[in-house]
Amino acid sequence: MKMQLTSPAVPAILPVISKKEREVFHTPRKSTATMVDVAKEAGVALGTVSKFVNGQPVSSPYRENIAAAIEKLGYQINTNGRALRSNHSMTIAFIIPNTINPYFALLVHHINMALEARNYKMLLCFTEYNRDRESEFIQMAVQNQLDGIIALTYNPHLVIPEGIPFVTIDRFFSASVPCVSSDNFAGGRMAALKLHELGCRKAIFMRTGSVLTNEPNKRRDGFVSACIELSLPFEVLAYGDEQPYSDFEDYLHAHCQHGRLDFDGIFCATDMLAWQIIHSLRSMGQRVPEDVQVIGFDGIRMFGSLDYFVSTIVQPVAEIARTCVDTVLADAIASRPSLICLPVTYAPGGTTKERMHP
Amino acid sequence: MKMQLTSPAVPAILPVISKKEREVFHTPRKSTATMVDVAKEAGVALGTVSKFVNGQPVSSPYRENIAAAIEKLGYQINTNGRALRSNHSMTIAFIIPNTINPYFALLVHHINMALEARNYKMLLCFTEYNRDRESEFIQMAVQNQLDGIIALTYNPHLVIPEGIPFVTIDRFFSASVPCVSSDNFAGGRMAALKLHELGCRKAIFMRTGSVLTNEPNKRRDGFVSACIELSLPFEVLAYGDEQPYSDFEDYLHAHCQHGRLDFDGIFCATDMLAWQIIHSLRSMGQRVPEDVQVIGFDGIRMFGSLDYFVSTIVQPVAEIARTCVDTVLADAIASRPSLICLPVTYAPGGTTKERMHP
DNA sequence: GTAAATACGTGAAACGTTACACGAAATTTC
DNA sequence: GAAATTTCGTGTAACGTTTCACGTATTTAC
Repeated sequence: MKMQLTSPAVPAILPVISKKEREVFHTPRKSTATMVDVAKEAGVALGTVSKFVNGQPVSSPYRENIAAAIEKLGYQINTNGRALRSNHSMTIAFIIPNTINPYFALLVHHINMALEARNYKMLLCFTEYNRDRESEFIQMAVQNQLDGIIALTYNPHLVIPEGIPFVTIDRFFSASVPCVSSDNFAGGRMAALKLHELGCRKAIFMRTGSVLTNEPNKRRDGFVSACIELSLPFEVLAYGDEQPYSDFEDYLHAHCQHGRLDFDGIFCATDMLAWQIIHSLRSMGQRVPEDVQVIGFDGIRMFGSLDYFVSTIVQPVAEIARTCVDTVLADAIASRPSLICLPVTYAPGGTTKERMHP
Repeated sequence: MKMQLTSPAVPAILPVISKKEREVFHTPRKSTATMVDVAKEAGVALGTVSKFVNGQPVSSPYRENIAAAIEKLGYQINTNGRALRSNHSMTIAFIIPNTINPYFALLVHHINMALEARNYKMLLCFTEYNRDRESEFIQMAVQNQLDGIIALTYNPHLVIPEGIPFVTIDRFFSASVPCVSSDNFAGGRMAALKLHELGCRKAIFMRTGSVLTNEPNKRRDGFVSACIELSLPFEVLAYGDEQPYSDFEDYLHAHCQHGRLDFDGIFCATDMLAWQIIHSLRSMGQRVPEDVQVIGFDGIRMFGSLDYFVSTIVQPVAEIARTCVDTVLADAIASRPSLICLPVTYAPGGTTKERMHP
């Protein structure tokens, strides 16, 4: 049977738009009132209106007149004129691989919010993990007179530009380049401590992803150091980019005897991985958290709408974002610490039903 | 036992930055060459350099001189000057609730890429589903002379601004406001057809989310129409915002007799929901896809790194994005269709191992 | 009550670009 | 080959704002 698979409204593929057609779009916007108009209307000098608009003191007879004129004419400041004259665009470039990764998405969100609170705009630059694109964006930001750059880069040999405030997330280059990061080491320790508190007798650390990112390694180091301190037996599994997730599953099966695993706690370097592991465990007939405790890292509660919330070490993404913004907007202040490490917290897991009816 | 949970590098909370301190940041950038400098160096008039830079024809003796001067002085065009004079900022506002939802994240990504390809910049506006914020952003875009607005709005009574190109995604307002969307109805039909082809004897439709979004309803309608055509028994389950996911689980359990469900196919309105359902089914001891076929919608293969790939109806996100950009940049062209419906495709599921070693 | 200090409005000069009318040179037309 | 047409460089005038030296009016100091 051959069915019709197109809806009544026929899909229309747009033709290529010719340059001439495109020009229609560039019709000048209907003219709005300028500062000159406001000055005339209020009977004051242009400079006085500028002062008023920028919050500088203007004395009483004038102040009200200007306010009234602005109201009457519906004046709105022209960003382009301001940017040209004052030479700062109130825009920060945020360089990040993509927005598909939920942690990146969260970062974008909070960076944007922090910038918005300061009347700055964000120019998003997706590198797709491409080093050339990273460099191109940096060059663009410099030549477009942007007011700063916040970057989450995957190039350890990135050339940091001069003359523009530059802040990195999670990547430490040198003391002269501020780096904001959460306390991965402490997070690893926290995970071990929680597993211990929950009564675990043997714990496993797992990670995936590029070995270039060393945050997972810091998490591992913290985890290992705490396990030793706590006399908690542990094992470390680290798989790189090339190895498929199924290697973890093989490991799980290999360590399962008579339906029982020979460990009862797992610390995963990311929430995503934790969720996968939980899924695999349950498919094997293991109960989470009754048989095995699982703790993730990131605090990405996107999977919160699922039936089970992963226990997780929460990265303070909003604070990381705010700190990046504060730092990039205050770059020239020499006394600022160059490695800013923010504390993480623990959020316990549970079922959706527990959440709904606690 | 009380453990130390802070890493050696002590977290430093940044002090509030005073206005005076902040000013350090506003130090003017080191001056770069302008068009005037290039003109002098090349021995031509300013206007000629402008023409050269904008791709207008410049004849031979001059052309090379200008190019050489630009090279020598390292000239880069000043975006602010250009924006002020030409009155277009080469920037499009993209209004969207957030970037946490993977579908939104994907949209942001592709809209950005499509704009980048046309030398436009994207100003991201997060509404957080707040109608006031939607309106504020629209006002901001108009007064900042942005060159257009692309919006994914949740306000059915949104006031569409005049005088600025405006395109919506998935929300049809009127014939005068272009709307780009994928063919949800056809997608629903496709899902029913695939379930039928896979040998299903009874199929269920499930959806969650706000009833304000009627794309899921279109998917349902397509699904229902095709089920009827195919004589495939079906049932429709639609839960709104208030109802927890566990209602679906209750349904699954209620329809499970002696370990067997009384249906063998599920069409979920989103991939996220499909993934949840698969998880629940497996926890109940059902095999997917052997016992129950599950098809999602969106084509968000974020969960692609998990052990099982959900079968899905793929939305052409990249095409949607490109179409939005094309349309918003050609808004004034009256002949363009106002409801643009793009075709969806089917992507079968499978295990990670199948993917790795096909 | 006078001198010094402060406060604040004024007007012109940029900021770097594009737009446009003008005219000279090169090309086409018949 | 002269007239009509096209091509293209020139120079000036905006675009809307901020900045700054200046001068007047007001306040403070002793």
